[in-house]
Amino acid sequence: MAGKRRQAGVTMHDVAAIAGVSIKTVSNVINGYPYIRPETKERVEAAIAQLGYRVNISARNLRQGRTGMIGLAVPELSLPYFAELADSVIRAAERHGVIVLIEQTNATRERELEVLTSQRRHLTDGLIFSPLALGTEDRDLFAVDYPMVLLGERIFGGPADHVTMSNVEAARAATRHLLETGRRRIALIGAHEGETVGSAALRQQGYEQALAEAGLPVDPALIGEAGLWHRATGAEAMDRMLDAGTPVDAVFGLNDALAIGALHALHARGIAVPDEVAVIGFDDIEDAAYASPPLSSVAPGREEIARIAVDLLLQRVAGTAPAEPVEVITDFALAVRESTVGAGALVRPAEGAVVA
Amino acid sequence: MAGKRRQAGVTMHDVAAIAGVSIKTVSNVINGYPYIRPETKERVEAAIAQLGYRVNISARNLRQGRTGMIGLAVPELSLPYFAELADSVIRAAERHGVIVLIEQTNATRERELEVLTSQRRHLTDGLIFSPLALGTEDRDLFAVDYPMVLLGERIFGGPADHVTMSNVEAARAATRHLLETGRRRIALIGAHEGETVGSAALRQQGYEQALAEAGLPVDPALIGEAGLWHRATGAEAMDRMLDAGTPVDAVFGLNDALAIGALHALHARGIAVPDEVAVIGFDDIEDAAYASPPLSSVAPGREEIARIAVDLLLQRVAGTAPAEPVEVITDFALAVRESTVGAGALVRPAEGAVVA
DNA sequence: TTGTATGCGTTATCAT
DNA sequence: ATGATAACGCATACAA
Repeated sequence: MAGKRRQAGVTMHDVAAIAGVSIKTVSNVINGYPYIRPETKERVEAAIAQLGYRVNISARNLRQGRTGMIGLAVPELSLPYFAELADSVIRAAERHGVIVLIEQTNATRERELEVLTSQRRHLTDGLIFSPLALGTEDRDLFAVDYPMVLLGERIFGGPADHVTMSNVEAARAATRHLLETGRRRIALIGAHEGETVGSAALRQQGYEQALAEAGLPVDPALIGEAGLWHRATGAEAMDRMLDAGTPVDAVFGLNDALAIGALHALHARGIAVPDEVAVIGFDDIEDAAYASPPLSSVAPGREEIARIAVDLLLQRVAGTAPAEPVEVITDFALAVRESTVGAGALVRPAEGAVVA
Repeated sequence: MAGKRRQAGVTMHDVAAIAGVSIKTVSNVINGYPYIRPETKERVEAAIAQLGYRVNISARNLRQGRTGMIGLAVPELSLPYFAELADSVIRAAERHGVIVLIEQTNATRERELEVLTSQRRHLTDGLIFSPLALGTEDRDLFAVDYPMVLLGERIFGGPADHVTMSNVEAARAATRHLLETGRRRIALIGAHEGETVGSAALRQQGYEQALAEAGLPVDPALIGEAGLWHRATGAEAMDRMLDAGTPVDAVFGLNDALAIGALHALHARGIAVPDEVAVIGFDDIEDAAYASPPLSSVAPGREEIARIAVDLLLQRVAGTAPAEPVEVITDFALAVRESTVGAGALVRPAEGAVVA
């Protein structure tokens, strides 16, 4: 038993022999070919059950040239946003009978380059790729000979299909929400200085637009750098800003992890949220609703992004997608919770008021 | 281009033709066979590069009877503990050059049964399975003809390898910690009434042991049911208990999601943590350290569990594991943070004091 | 050190 | 409605 031929090693031939039919007939039964005599079908099915036969997918794949799997490349599953995205993509793919193979890039340039040319690409019919390290200058690398859908804000106008949301608009809405609740010293946590592409740049742009509309200047002291968008870096950026003595009455975390890190830092100093400082995040991960206080956030419509990406990719695989790369912009919503509007809004957070 | 033969369709034969060698030599080069004349190797590599050739993994799998992939079946990636576990398993597998195929069961009996016999099993060399719905009565189903490692507390003494931690011990330690800080009315959130196997039963057992050791009775009013261990159900259970007017000075959430839900419910009522009510969780997910206040928790050694499970499974695949099923019990630690000991412990949470 | 030939388990193309 | 047989692309036993 140990090792070697772990599969019972049952093949179609065995089933055919027992059922007293040819291998072709077995194949027909398995693949739902309609013109089979019911009694033949029964015999075959009985033999399958008796032997515990299962199709060898490798053989089928080899024969068909397709694998029924798609790749999903994300930075890390331990980042809640990507875990939830993976969940959504798996469910969306499932509805099409397709399996998802997840790859972690750790957001390193090296691993992201590898994803594009890995041997794994041979194992999947297509790829949904959410890069974090590669950028505009690598755009040409995305002209690959397999179906690919890009997510995120690193590559625009590239040679592959792309699903994203209006980051600028969304960030502007979040900032405006803070302004509307009377905040004037709004810190931005998660900036990437010098970058002109990517979520950080776009969201900061929306932030600056909202300030400009309100006639407020951008105070560099309120711009908190954070290369990685983790809880820890959010807490550190918040700490630095507070240590510097910068007056702050609101925080816009460029994602929820950063915002939760900021909440943590504020809590540690005994600064009341939202009474002294309001906090809003971005991504609306599940954590947000259950933070203390519940965290307001921008909801990017993760389910929708996953669904569209999978549909698009499978169309590409089937050859039914448009010749030109498709660019899809999805909707967002503002999930307003206690961290920006105070205890007046003490609702069960899952239903946090959602405003378009 | 569109669809059909997306692979350039380059095979070893093409490479062999261009390089002026036989297909065997190409195969040798690709598989690192040592005895090849350097110039031959160069010619082959040049041809590979020129044609952009990549091995067809389906064909290789078919030929070798192994896939280099292992399955990981978990309830949901949107539960942080399982997302983090998946992350750890992927990294552990990577060190062995093995790919992980993740499957979600949604913790339903149907899906968990399916995992055991799915066609996907043909696509993987083995399976790491963390069931939540199947239990002792299904033990025999785990006598499968492929390598499998079980995680969790649903199946003990089954026919497959098993990696778990001492749940009873750990829960006892957590409860004792609350007792040592002077708490006497300790609520348990996440109980599964009537169950005798599974994490809920074991952890409740540890809780009751600790109470008994302290000479305290088990008050049924302090036992909060929660079938699913999500944040929402934790908040609901906490709410029910408080609505009933049950006096409480501490909460033991049977996992961190429940505990975070409880924190949320307490926060909503303006009950101070830990001044009025102390809270401890279980799993030590990343969220715990960044909750407000930072959540004390039982750290089950996720990395270690993942590493051991992968190692064990790959030994099983290679046929080098012991004949008898292996049972591994891993260590745990208590991560003590502000939610149980107050603001005196205002350390950066990532380093929350860890006590064996 | 390299080449030839065979088979892995399917599906698909013909026949019948 | 079913059967015989040829690929699919690779790895390997065996030969040279």
